[in-house]
Amino acid sequence: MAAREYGQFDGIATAVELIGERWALLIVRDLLVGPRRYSDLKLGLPKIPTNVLSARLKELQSSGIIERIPLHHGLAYRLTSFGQQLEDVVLSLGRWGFQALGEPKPGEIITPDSMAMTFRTAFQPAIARLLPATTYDAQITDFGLRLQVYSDQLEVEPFESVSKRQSEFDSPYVSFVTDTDIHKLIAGELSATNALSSRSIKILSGDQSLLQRFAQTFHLEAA
Amino acid sequence: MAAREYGQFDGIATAVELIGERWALLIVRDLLVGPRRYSDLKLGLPKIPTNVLSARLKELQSSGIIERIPLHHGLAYRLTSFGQQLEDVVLSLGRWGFQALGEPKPGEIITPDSMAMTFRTAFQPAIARLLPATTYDAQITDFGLRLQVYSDQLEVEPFESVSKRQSEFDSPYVSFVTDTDIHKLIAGELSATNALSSRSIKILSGDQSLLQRFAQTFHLEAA
DNA sequence: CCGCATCCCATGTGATACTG
DNA sequence: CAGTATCACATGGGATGCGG
Repeated sequence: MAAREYGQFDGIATAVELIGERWALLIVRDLLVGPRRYSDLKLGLPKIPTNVLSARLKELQSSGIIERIPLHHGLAYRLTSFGQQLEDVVLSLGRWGFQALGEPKPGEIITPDSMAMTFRTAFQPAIARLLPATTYDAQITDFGLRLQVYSDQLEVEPFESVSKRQSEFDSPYVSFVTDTDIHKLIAGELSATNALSSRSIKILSGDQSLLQRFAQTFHLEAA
Repeated sequence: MAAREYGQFDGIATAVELIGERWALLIVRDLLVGPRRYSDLKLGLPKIPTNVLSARLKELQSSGIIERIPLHHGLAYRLTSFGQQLEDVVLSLGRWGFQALGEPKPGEIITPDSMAMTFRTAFQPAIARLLPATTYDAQITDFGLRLQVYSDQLEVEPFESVSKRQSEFDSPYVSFVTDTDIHKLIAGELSATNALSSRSIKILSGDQSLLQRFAQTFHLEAA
């Protein structure tokens, strides 16, 4: 396998040797959201062959990028601190790739972890810190993510059902349902008002005017 | 080849589909320094098979990342504006991979383009803007790079021989010879004074005290 | 069920040779 | 100079099996 090295004494070449294999960065992407078990990763990457997932997990371990940890009854994979530092790389890649997203091809999916990272990619801390702390519950096709923004900080966590949470928060709150069209709002191709009138986004509860704030807080340039 | 897609509607997955193939990001790395001809790229990536180089150049063209341009008498490849935006990705990767560089393995090379990008990766604009404009001529094994720093800007260009240039510049100037040990200076593993006394770096002309400034201006954390 | 290991085949990659 | 052609081999993809 010496033939698979690039033969260059260089940071970029070294990085690509470590995380350039197919699927490796997508595994890292999902682990950036939090520790995951083998079966979680498999769920988040339905098209990865199990042997490849196994192989990547081993390679990433021996490179010191991830480590196995015990998790209640079973085990999980977690990024080491070295692996955590790939966050910049993954966010840069996401920012660049977002421009080439285009329309979803048939069969393409959005997973909770990939969407969580998309929100982190699109998050604009400099703008957020000028706005009041706000909680957004986004129901995207078949899963929900709660986005808590306070000052220039963002926290993303999954939630089960929207339910009657509105009054649970002191801070401004809105919950909405959407699908891949959320990307158009983030790209600015669709304004908050147009997203509502075209039913791309439907308010479930809370203050619908907060959708404007959402679009300011989460923004990426498209093509 | 549909089987080689990740099946995810996501910026990171899209990015990895576009520039995740072997060698692709190293080609981009070299093109970030400037337009290059086929033979330039081959020289900068001695271990790439010619058919793979051909294939990548075609793929990168049809992805809109690079384009062919006429160059004096012949042709060259150049990043499109979409491709240029990979700079963040490549710099992040370089910053991360630098930590894992370790010692050069036998046969590993440093090319002018890879080193130019390493300098751009290590460049600290916030620190540089507090220091006087300075020109550094670095002779690294078999090639030379001139680094011109003014305010928070960096320009890297190749040069042929150090010669009697010292008085050519009004601004502070130093020229030196080094090898892979330059990375230890950048990593802070070796101080400017120790680099000189251990002969890791030899001053050719100019003000040797500027090596301190160099180490401040170009810095990356190591392991 | 979770966490893989095995098998087989398609495709990508690498080395070398060769051509417009 | 700027690639193509060919062939051997390594890796990836998909299905299936299997122990704890």
